[in-house]
Parts: sequence; structure tokens; C-alpha cells
Amino acid sequence: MKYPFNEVEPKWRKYWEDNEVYKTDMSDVEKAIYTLVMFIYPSGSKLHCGHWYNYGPTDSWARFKKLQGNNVFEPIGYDAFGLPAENYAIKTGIHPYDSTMQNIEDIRRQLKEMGCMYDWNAELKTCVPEYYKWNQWLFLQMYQRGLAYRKKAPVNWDPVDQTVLANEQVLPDGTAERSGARVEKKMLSQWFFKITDYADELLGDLDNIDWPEKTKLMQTNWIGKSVGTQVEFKVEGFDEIIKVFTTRPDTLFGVTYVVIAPENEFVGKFTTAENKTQVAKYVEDVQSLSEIDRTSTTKEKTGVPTGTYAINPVNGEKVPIWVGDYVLASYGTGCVMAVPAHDERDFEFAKKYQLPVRKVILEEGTEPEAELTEAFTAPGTMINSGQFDGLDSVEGKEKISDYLEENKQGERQTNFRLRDWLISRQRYWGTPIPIVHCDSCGEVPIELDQLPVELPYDVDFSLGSGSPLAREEDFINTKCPKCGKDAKRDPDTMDTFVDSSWYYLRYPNPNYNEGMFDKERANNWTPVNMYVGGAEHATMHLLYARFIHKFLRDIGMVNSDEPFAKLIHQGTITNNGAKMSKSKGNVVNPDDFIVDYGSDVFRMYLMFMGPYELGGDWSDKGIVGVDRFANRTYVLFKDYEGIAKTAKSPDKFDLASLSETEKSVYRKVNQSVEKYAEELEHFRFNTAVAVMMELINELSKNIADCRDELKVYALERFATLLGPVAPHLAEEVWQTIGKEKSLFEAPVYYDVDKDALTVDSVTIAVQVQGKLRAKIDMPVDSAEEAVKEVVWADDKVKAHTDGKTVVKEIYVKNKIYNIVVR
RNA sequence: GCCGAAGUGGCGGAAUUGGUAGACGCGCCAGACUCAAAAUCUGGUAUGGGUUAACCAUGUGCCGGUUCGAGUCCGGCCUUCGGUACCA
Repeated sequence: MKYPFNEVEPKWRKYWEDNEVYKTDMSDVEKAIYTLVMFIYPSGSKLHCGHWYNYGPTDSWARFKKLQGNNVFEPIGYDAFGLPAENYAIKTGIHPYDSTMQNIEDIRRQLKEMGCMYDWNAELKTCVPEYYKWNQWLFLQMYQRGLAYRKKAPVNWDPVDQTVLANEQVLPDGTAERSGARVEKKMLSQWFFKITDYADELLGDLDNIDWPEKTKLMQTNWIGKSVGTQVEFKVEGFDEIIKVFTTRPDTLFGVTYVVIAPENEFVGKFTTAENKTQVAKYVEDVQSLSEIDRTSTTKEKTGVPTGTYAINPVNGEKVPIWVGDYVLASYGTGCVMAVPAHDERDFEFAKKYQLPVRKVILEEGTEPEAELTEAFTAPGTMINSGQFDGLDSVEGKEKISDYLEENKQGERQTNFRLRDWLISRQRYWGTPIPIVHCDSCGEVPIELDQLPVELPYDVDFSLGSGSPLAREEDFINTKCPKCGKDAKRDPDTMDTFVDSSWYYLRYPNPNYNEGMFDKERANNWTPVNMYVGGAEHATMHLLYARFIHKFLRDIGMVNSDEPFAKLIHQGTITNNGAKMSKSKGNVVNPDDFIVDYGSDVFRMYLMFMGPYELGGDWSDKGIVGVDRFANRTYVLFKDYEGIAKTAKSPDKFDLASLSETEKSVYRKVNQSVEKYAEELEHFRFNTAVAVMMELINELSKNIADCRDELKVYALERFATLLGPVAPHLAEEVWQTIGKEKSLFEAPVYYDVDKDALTVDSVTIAVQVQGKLRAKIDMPVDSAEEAVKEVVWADDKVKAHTDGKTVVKEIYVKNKIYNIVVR
């Protein structure tokens, strides 16, 4: 007999859908659990193994929670805006809206075949005005508070296609993915969200969320908080002051030159007439380098002197001002003080250009006169530092900062590596930015009651210069909301990460029209209890969503600080060690396995492969094992068809009344229920499946010799364990033994009989010198004396201790007895 | 370079706080069923030695340490994978 999955699976999916088994009652918040996977990008390709690996196990967790009696909400939706659809349109002429909608239809059908308990009433797509209207609303809320602003910023410019590229479209060698042209940096006016205002809170609140440590660390590094001091250097012959940021004010007496970034406005100003040609040429050379070449750490640092001198505020010393490519224009003030003795980069630069190296921090155990062969960057004792000599440099940091602040020559400052979020894209397929540019009034926001600014359908989205919307006369030309004169709409669209920064708040009320989302309902259901998605989003989506959530809190839309209380990353499934991708042609198609084994088996096999967070290399070698398990399970239940109708199981059995075989079955069932729950709770699906395999091994051996009540007891519990990981099969066997209602319609999860877990005898390992020599069975919790007697009666123990002196005997209750001899 | 994770049989992988290494599955071997094969079921399966049983030795990337006892803790390496790229 073979498990007829191709009849059973569609049958139950139809039942679930017809009876709306997975529709969540959003008003019941008592035991509410919100489980979410990162929504899906509706591309033209089919669901691949990665999707299954993400969604299947997460759904199993959600189902587990449902069986345990929680009101579980598990939605799915489509991240429907974005570049791939637009590029596809450019290639084929098929409109992004049409292809996206078609893809959503296809993907929905495939998702339904997986058999996840998605609440299809809560489906969401971001490319419809009902959704993106609220992106615009959000934008305007930020604009009003100065958190959305426009400034000139360098963008990736493709000189062949005449367009701006996203970072992802630039290959590691600095050429464009599409045209192959060398990408240039170009200054363009761009919209930004001021995420830096939230930098400190985004960092601090990482302590309050249950996320993988490595993800929190990545965000910590990305935010890059650094505490230091801004120091002011006067410039000889100029009124301007150079401000530099340093984390090492204790090394201020060791400054031997100052460096400014090539892009810094001071470059032109401070360069003397005799250095002008050289500096101008240098700046031009640097700018012609690609971003990659420019920032490569292996590249040798270069620079030229401006001919002008700065004055060190603490000792009045004149130091040369250089222009150097190792200083970033975008961090701090774009100017740094150079202390070659105590900074590796400065040391390297100083050696190359024969600039002086002055030691001001003494390493313990070294001589002040000893020449440095490399920069000494650790703390030490201050020398050559005037009144600060002899201080420990950690203390000196504070003392010098105090001194600078007292003398108004600097102040303590905290800098962040995090930059504001550039959200404008010169692309068609996205949310239009709700701003009008008027010659008289400047930037004018659209009135809230005029939203949405609809994305026009009939546009020429083929590549040309700048944003496609800029060429659409009907769209771009409008009247200024303020003065009524002719004006132009902003031609850009928003980064799709804006869409995904708040979608989880709309799932509980996807058709809400009164606002972005129903505040009360969102607050009842968020933060999301369990969020599952790829680790590649660590510093993008997962940071942006936290930022937007905090902003929404500040304008009174939500009452929590964080969007996702718990986060788990699924691992990556590779094929022959490489990431699966269409271009490599190594994508494993799940459909082939669904046809041969069914969706439950495929899902279970993915879970059984290994630890969820690790992923692994794809191999179909073991799937027959899981298939055998499913078949054996089906056959076992078939043997007891209808048994639950004739026999009822008690909540628990009295151990003393059971035969040895029954006791063994009873124990195994209870052990399994307990272990399984522990494993599934923590996303350890591989071992959860193993628990069930052990259980069926026990049942196929011994269940026949049990009384009917115990058979029912064992089978109904086994069925509930199957529920989360093999939902179709579970429903089927549940029905087979005679249960009237669907398992998920009337969720059941059984308590463990703790008495069944306690065993009356244990095997104790007997060791001599830590080496296993014997195993003895003893009553549980035996006293040392009793164990000792049995141990010393053992022949092997005698053989290994014969003629030796016993030094020590160690007894660990119920575990080991170790004898140390000499 | 820096940060993080992982290295366990032929293979995927198990192993609460240091306490019987190899659960579970694949594969392989043997047997049952069969005219035969497939499927299914039963048993065996870390490596080396051993009169093939008993038993002995070795064994969790490498070298060393702590401990009665280390896959697990400590120090130093090696390899693979992910993140990041001069952030002063």
C-alpha cells in the first residue's frame, strides 16, 4: 500500500480553503501570535527551494503554535514594485504592471500548493495605489518634520545607458551590469530619509530584541558609533578653521600634518599658487578612479601638499595641510589630523612622503627614543605632550578634551558611520514621490487629501536620460498646489525598501481606507512575534523597518519601539556549493519532487536536512527516507482505521497497570511529545523529525500488543506531532482513526504525562581512568554505596584495576562511576 | 586586513550545564518474501587489530593545556562559508 498523496493533499487543501480554516479572528487578541516570513518578490520564475526552505518550516512553527491553542496569524504578500519587472519590460515590452499581476497569480497558485496556513484574506501587494498611497503619506509625514529632505548626492551613473544605477546593478569591478560601461559618480539631487536622527536609538534598542547576535552585531557595525572629540585647527593666512574629528585626542601632540579629502571644499581655498597645478591634477586623477579602486584598502595611499599650514591648538605648532585620497569626504568633517606614530594609515602615508613621526604615547617596556617600526595604537603613557606628560593615555583623552573645551578649541562629539537613507530612484516602477517643484514656491508637498499621486500606466519606460516619469508630459506637468502656477511633479520614485518598512503593520487590516493602518489593531498584533527571513537583509530592510517603526511611534501611530520581537534567519540552500541562480542554471525545481513525493514529504525533507539556520548543499539522496517514513505512517494508521470511534483513551494511564510492552510504548509516546515540542519551539526541525521517526519505529514494533485504549492514546498523539510538519498527512490519518473534525479546525495538543518520563532503572557507565569499561543497570537515583558494590563486582573493572592503587572514585548520579588508579 | 559562523563515520547530520561520541536518515552488507526483479520487512554497519566471539587500541580539522573525565572549556594555528572595506 502506498500513501496516495496526490489524492490526499489536494483534498485537504480544498477542505481548508472551503472552510476558511486559516482565517484569523483578528479581534481575538488574548493568545495572539503573529508569524511572518519576509514577503515575496513576484518574479517570473517559479518558487524555488529557497522559498520552500523559508516558508515551509516557518509554517510548521506557526501550525505548532496553532495546535497549542494560540490564535495564530500568518499572512503572505507581494513585494511587487522594483527594478526586475521594469528591466523585464525594457527587454520584452510587457508592461511591469501586467507582468507583475500575472506573476502574482502564478505565485499565489504555487504558494497554495505548498499547503501553508496563510490567511488569504490578508494578502497584500505593494504596487497598487491603495497600498503605495500610504508610502506617500509616510513620506509627507517625514517631510513635515524635516526627516525627508533633498540634497545633492553622488550616484552611480551609467554613461552609456544615460541612467542612474542602484548599487546592486554595479558589478564588483566597477562596471555596469547591463551596459558594461564603467560606472561614474555623478552629483544629482536626491531624496533622503534622515535615519541618522535615530542612530543612537537604533543602536541602543538592539539590546531589547531577540535577534541573532550576528545580525545585531552587523547592525552595530553598520551604525558605527564612535565617541571622540572635534578639534579646531587654525589655518595660517586664512580665517577659515579646519575641524577634525578624532577618537584619540590623547595623541594631539603627535600631529605632524593634516589631511583633507580631495572633494573637500577647502582644497581649492587652501592651495597656494605654486601648488595649484599639481593639486588640481591630483584631484582630477582621484575622481576618475572608480569607487572600487578608490576605496580598495590594498591600494597605496596617495596625496599632495597644498602648501598651506595649520596650527595645532595645543602647542601652536605649524603642520602642513595635505590632500589625500585616504580621507573620506563623507565621514566626519572630511578632514583628519594625522598622527603617524599612533595610526597605521598615517604611519604608512608619512613613511611614503617622508613626513615626521613623533611618538607621544609610550608602550610599556619600550624606550622613548626607540624608533617605531609600525604605528603603536594601544594605550600607554603620554610623552612629548607638555603638561600632559606622564598621564595614562586613557585618562589623557579626557584631560585633553577638557582642555580643548575650556579653551574653546574643540568639543566632545559622537559620530556615526551610518548615512541617511537615499530613497529616490530614477525609475518608473515604484511609488511616485508626492512633491511638486514650483519656480516660485520651490518644493511643495502634495496635500494629504490629494493622495495618492497615481503612477501613470501609459509611459515610455525604455531607457533614456533620467527618470522615465520626467518624459511623461501628462504626469510631470501640473499646477503648484500653493500658487496655482505651472509646476512640475518630482520625477523620481521611492526605493522599494520603503514599501517593506511597514507592510507588517498593514497585514492585520489590508483593506483599511481610513489611514495607513488601523492603529488599534496594529498595536494588538505587533511587534511581530516571529519574523523569518534571509540574513542578507541585516543592514538594509531590517534596519529601515526598525527606523520607520520608531518614526511611526513618534507620530503616535504605534505604541511599541520595535517591529520584530524575535527574528530567525533561514540558512541558504546551495547547489554544488554555489548559490542557486537562474544565470548559473543550477536551480533545483521543487515541482519535480512535489510530483514524485508530495508537498509534505518535500517540506519534511527540507527540515530533516540539517539545522535550519545553517542551510546546506542540496542533495536529494535522503528524500526516500522521509518518503518511507510517510508511507509507514500512513500504513500504520490504516491498520487501525476507525479505532478512535470504538475505544477512547484516558488522559493518562497508571504505569503499574501496563504490561512491559505497553509501558515501553507509553513512555516513548510521552518522551516524543515532550522532546518534539522542545525542538519545534526552537526551530530545530531536523531533530523534531527524528523524534517522530523514532516514535514510528517503536510503534510499528509494539503497538499491536497494546490494549485498544493505549493504541488510540498513541495514535492520536502521533497525529498531532505530524500536524505541523506534514499537515496534509496529519489530517488524513486523524480522519482515518475516526476523528470527526479537522485537526486544524479544532486544534489539539496533548500534555505530557511526566510520570511516564521517569524511568525506574538507568544504565551507568563505569570508567577506569576515564575510559569506558562496563555498563551496569541500576535503580534510578541509587546511592553511591549501592553502585560501588555492583561496580567492584564487575570482572572488567577488576581486570583493569588489578594490582593498582585506587586513588579516587567519582560517582555522578545516574550517569557515570569513574575509578582513578595509579 | 578586520568582524562573525562552521569543521564529527562512505554521506546529511545527533549529543541539556564537561559525564556512555555517532541519535535519526541515506548508502552499503546479509537475510525474509518472489520464478526473478522492484517495492516492502528484519538484522548488521566509526576505524584498525584479534582464533572475526570475548576483548584491545585509536577516533569529533591541526598542535598544546586544564580536568578523574573534553566534540563541549582555555591558548596557538589551518581550512571553508558569510559580512565588511582606509569611518580617523
